[in-house]
This record gives sequence, structure tokens and C-alpha cells, in this order.
Amino acid sequence: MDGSESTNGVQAELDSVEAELELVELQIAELLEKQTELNSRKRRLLRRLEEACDAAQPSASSSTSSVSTSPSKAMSKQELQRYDETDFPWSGDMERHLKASFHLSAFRPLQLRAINLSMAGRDLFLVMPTGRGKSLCYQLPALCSDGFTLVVTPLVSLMEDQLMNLKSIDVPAVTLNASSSKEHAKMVMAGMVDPKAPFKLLYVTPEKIAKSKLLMSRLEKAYNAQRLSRIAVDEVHCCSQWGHDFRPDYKLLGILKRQFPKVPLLGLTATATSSVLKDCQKILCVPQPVTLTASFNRTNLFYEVRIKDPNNDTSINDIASLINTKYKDQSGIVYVFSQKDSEVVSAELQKKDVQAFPYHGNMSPEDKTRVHRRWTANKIQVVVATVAFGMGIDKPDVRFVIHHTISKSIENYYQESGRAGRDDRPADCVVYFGFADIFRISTMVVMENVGQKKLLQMVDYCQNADRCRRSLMAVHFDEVWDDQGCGKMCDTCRHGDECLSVDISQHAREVVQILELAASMDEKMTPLKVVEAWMGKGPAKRRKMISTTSLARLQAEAIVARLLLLEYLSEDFSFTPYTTYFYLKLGRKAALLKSQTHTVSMKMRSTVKVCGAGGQAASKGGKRADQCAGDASVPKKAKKHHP
DNA sequence: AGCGGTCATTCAGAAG
DNA sequence: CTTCTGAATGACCGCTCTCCCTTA
Repeated sequence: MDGSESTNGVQAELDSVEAELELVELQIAELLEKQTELNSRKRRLLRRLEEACDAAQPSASSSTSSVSTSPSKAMSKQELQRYDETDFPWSGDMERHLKASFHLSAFRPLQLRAINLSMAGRDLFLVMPTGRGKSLCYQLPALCSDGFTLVVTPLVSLMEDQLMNLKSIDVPAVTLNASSSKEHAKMVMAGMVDPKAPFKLLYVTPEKIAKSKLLMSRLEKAYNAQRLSRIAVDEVHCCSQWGHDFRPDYKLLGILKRQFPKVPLLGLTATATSSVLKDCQKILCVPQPVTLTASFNRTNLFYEVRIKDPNNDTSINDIASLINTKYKDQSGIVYVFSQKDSEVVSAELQKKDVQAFPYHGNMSPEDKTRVHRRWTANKIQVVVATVAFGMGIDKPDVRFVIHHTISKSIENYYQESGRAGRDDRPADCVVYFGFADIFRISTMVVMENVGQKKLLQMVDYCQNADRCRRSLMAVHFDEVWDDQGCGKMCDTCRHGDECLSVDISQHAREVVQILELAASMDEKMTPLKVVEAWMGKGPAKRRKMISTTSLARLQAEAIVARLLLLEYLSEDFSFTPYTTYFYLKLGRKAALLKSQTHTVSMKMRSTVKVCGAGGQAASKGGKRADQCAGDASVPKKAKKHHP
């Protein structure tokens, strides 16, 4: 008796200590997170300081372009500048080929430096936006060297495009892929060790290198005869599974540098963060490459985010009137979520007198090329497309790119919106951000290993209320960034609205209470259901047990999305044979709310702009002041709290 | 499985 | 006390159900 009483006491003590331990562990995790964030900020600031010091020195009169370079430890800034000169042994030969073969008179930023470094035998990673002349950086050295250059490319169609271009300017090049004939393969294999050198460039797929022993043995022979002059790896980010186009056989390309250590390697890509590049460096076995990075910043593009009303018609009306007034007779793209959306949205826009046509993967190849051709020739004003409308799109005078649905990551958004303004004249990038779209995309990318993380970064970009849109992208691409550089070319920099930091702790507790009640009744809640329950809809039995809110719908949605980003809520997927469902459950940090001293805050603009004016909340007052600062008392609801 | 639309039922409060 | 009216509620039915194509 005595014993059991004391064990009960011990058990209670144990329980309370365990609960407290759990809380402390959560707090430690939170602090660690904060520490890593601050550390990366410190690194960025140190880099900025270094750059500022360099600029202050009178000797460094460089800053010739908007281009930043990050030399490896082995090479200083002064040393790098040496490679911008034209007094190398190969310089005369190079200039002759540039004019005679490529019909060009001058280099673009970074091209000369990259070519000189590669000719000098350095390993090199070159990061440059699409359409800025990456391929010249290995094609020109190929012409100026003995032997041939091996080029690794992911797509057969890209390979054939390149081959056609080279043929038209009389540069000898060949390919080796699945559709090559036996005789052709034989001719290529023989040519690799032929001292007469029948070709200067050899294009192959990574799969060919991984699987063909014959090719590797020929490369070995060519290497020993000093006929393998250079290796170029196109779309080098495919090596890393953190890059967005992961291809398993790229991982095996490390064999090239291991077998042929004396041959300089050149990796090329349009988008890569420093962590992806580090991964590539390891996979390709390149010990100390020089990395040249062109700026990601497109100064002529104006970035804007608009909140999408749950009532779907308003966003399409908004887009139609934008195209008919601001962009009258100007060319543009509307990106949508699904093939069906592409058909529906283009039909709706046509009804409102916009010349819009759909484009998606399920259309016949003939229809696709017809829409593409007529749009390029300005016979169609707008293409309403899925992400299928991407490769080979290079129209210079695109004046607007509108996203009817958010992209699944910031990299994707940067690339898609970047199709505007290639002629360097002003152009707009507008994205419509809708609450329900988050979960449509989330269930689609559920199988991708970092899909959720990347999607939430995109949501964070859209919810941002006070920071320059460019600075948010710069953080993502690890670029040193100065906020003045935007030049009021994004919505937050332009109208600089007052921004309030709002305490949402009490709101967070209410939402958590709804989910706890649902869990106790074995009920799963979709995000839509959570918002509706919080706003006082649903079974009367439930309403008696929870406290409801007087917030406007859009604000309730914004807070629920924020709580998901901050991990007070988390995703809970359910798979059925037909589809995947998205439910909300309590997140890692929900337990912290049990302590009354714990606070959660969120930044909000003092005025909320909504597309159209259709929402019930907006119809009364027009411009709505932010109601989050305190619970405005609503007598109708107050009755329900105290029966 | 979720969600929007329709229709029948229930209930509170006002009018006769 | 009965009758009428409108709001709120719940059962039931029918509709719908997701990006990109590439390599061996």
C-alpha cells in the first residue's frame, strides 16, 4: 500500500519531468536553428566587407561589369584579372577563329576570362544565365587546341541543335548516341585516335559514358596519344540530387577526371547554389576548380505578388483587364497549374477579347509547334501554358509573365519569370498567390525528396511583406546583395507600405485547439475545413467547444499558412487509389504554445491589396485596414461563447 | 474522399 | 394558443480526381 502510493508519486514526477524535457528540447532545437541562420548571415556580411575593401583599393580599378567572381583559395583577385588580357600565346589564333568561324567581333562579360583559364589548363565551373553565350567558352578553345573536346549533354535534341549550328559555320563536330548507326559509331571511334583529326568536338550522353566500355577504351587511347584536349560537362547541376534536374548517370562522371587527370574540365550551368556546386565538385572529382558566376540579377524586370481571392473568377477578370489595358498589343505568357487550367483559362480570356491560346504536354507536336511559331511571329498575343512551355523559348520582346498559380520552387519561378524582357527593355513578372493552390501543388510534389521544403520557400517569398523581392531571391542564390540595387523595381521597394509586426500567439492557440478537438474525435481536417471551423462554420456541436475568430477570411488563411511555415502545423498526407489528400496536423513546435509566455509574431502590411473587389470582406469598405492587431469585438459571436 | 448544390426538416420568434 | 415566416441544419446526390519526356 505504502509502496504503491510512492510509485504513483514517482510516476507523476516522471511524467512532469518528461513533459518539461520535451519542451526544453524543442527550445534548444529552435535556438540551434537561429544559430545556423545567423551564421550564414555572418558569412554573407563578411564576404560583403571583403568586396567593399577590394573596391576601396585604388589598384583594383576593375568593376568592368555587373559580374561577381568567387576565386578558389588558390587564386587571388589580381591573379584572376590576369586572365582578362589578350597577350597569351593562343590569343592571336583565338581572335582569328572568333571572327572567321563565329562571325563575332567582341566577347561578352566573363567569356574571355573563362576561355583563357581553360586554355591555361585550369578546371573551371561557369555559372551563367541561359542565352548569354556559355557554349562559346568550350567551342572556341576546341578550335584552338590539338585533338578534340569531349562534350557531355543531357538531351539528344540539344545535341542536334548544337550540331546544326556548328555545321552551318563549318566547324567539324560529331555525336554518339542511341540512334547512331554502326558505321557512324565505327567512324567516330576510329577518328578519336586519328592524327589527322576529322572532328574537333564529340558530343555524348552521360549514359553512353557509364555504359559503353568501348568508348572508355578509345578515350584512354586518345588520352595516351594526347588527343583528348578538354572535357566539357553541360548542365552540370544534373550531377547533384539537390539540383532540380537530377540524372543518376551523371553521378558516374567522376571516372573522367580519375582516368584523365591532366585534361582540363569545364562545367557549365544556368542555375546553381553554392551547395549544389560543392556537391558537383565532389562527384566530378575536381579538386580545386575556379568558379566564375555571372550575376543572377535582371535589372529590367519588375517583380510583384498579388493575393488571389478564393472566388476564382476575380483573378481571371484581373488578368484579362491587365492584358487589355496595360499590355495592349504586347506579347506575354500566363503560366498555370494543370493541363486543364491551361484550356479553361485560355477559353475564359478569349471570352474577354484576349488573343490567348493553350500550350501543354498533352497537345499534339504539330499543335505545339504551331502555337509556338505563331506566338513568336506576334500572330498570337498570349500563350496560356504549363511548364511544358520552357525549352527553346527565346523570344526577346516578352513584356509580361503572369503566374496564375505559384511555382513549385523559387528556382522554377526565377527561370519561368526570366523569359520576360530578354531584349533588356522593361518587363513585368506578376504572381497570383492563392491559399488553396499551396495544397494542390503540395500533393503533386509529395514524392520529390525536398519538394515540400522548396514549395514552402516559395510561399515564404509570396507572404513577405517588408523585404525587397530581389534580396529574397539573392539569399536563395547565395549572392552578395545590396538592397539599393533593386532601384524600386519590385512592389515592396516601390510603395514601401507601413509594416506591422503582429502578435498571433492567441490565434495560434485557437487553431491548435481546433486540431486537438478533431484528433480526439478521430477526424482529419483539410486546410479549408480548419479555416471554416475557425470562422464559425460547421457542426454546432463543435462550435460550442472551440473559440471562433472574427478575422476576415484572407487573414485567417494567411495565419494558417504562416503557422505551417513556422512548423506549429505540419502536413499529413493520405493516399487513395485515385488521389492524394492534404490534411493538417500539429507540428513540431505546437507544444511550445502550452507555455503562456511563448509568443508568435508575423509581419503584415497595414493595407491589404486584393485582386478584383469581389470578396465579401472587401465589398463593404473597399480598402480594409488590418484587423489582426486585436480581436475587434463582434457581439454576434460573443453570444455563442457564453450560452 | 472531398465538396458544392438541392431539398426536406427543425426551431425560434413574431403576428393574429 | 395557434399559425406563419425565415433562418439554420443535415441528409442526399452527383461530379471530379494534378508538371515536365529524357537516357540506356
